[in-house]
Amino acid sequence: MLDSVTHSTFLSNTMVCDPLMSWTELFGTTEDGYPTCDHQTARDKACVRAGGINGQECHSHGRTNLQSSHLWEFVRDLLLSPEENGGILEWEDRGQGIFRVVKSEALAKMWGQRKKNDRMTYEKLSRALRYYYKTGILERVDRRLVYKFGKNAHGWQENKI
DNA sequence: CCTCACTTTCCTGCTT
DNA sequence: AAAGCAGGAAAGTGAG
Repeated sequence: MLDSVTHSTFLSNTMVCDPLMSWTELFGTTEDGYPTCDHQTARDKACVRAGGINGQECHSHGRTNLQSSHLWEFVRDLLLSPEENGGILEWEDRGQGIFRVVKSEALAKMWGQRKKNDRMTYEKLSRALRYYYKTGILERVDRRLVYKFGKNAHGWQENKI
């Protein structure tokens, strides 16, 4: 199985400036029950208006906002903010836009959280990703949990923004 | 209210 | 055997 990967992917903390809720809040106690959705605290944080994140970006890219309405943008933004993705996603080949879903369940939970849908699963999320093959947002990669941005995807390259 | 694009849900079968 | 992958089909949603 050579997990390889994850040198220090133990979500140690990395939550230096969580844009959404904290990791513990997400996984610490919620296996699948999900009493999560508090009322306001967590919700408010998740509702920070896009671009309204008062320049609180951590170091690195000035893009710490996961408010994207579309799945592929959400994935892209997560990929672009390593501080927040806690090792969920990882670039396989940054130059070619190839990335791997390291923690499928976590990704599904995050997406579900974004859409306020606690029934989200990787099975379902991946179905949505598969539809992107038709529109050129993503390209198929013959490897488990590996995807590649297609010609119609934008904003994932370091230089081009 | 309707349409459209995107997403979710469910399913059957196949592959790793 | 469990987890992914493939897509078809159909229902749900939000924007316009």
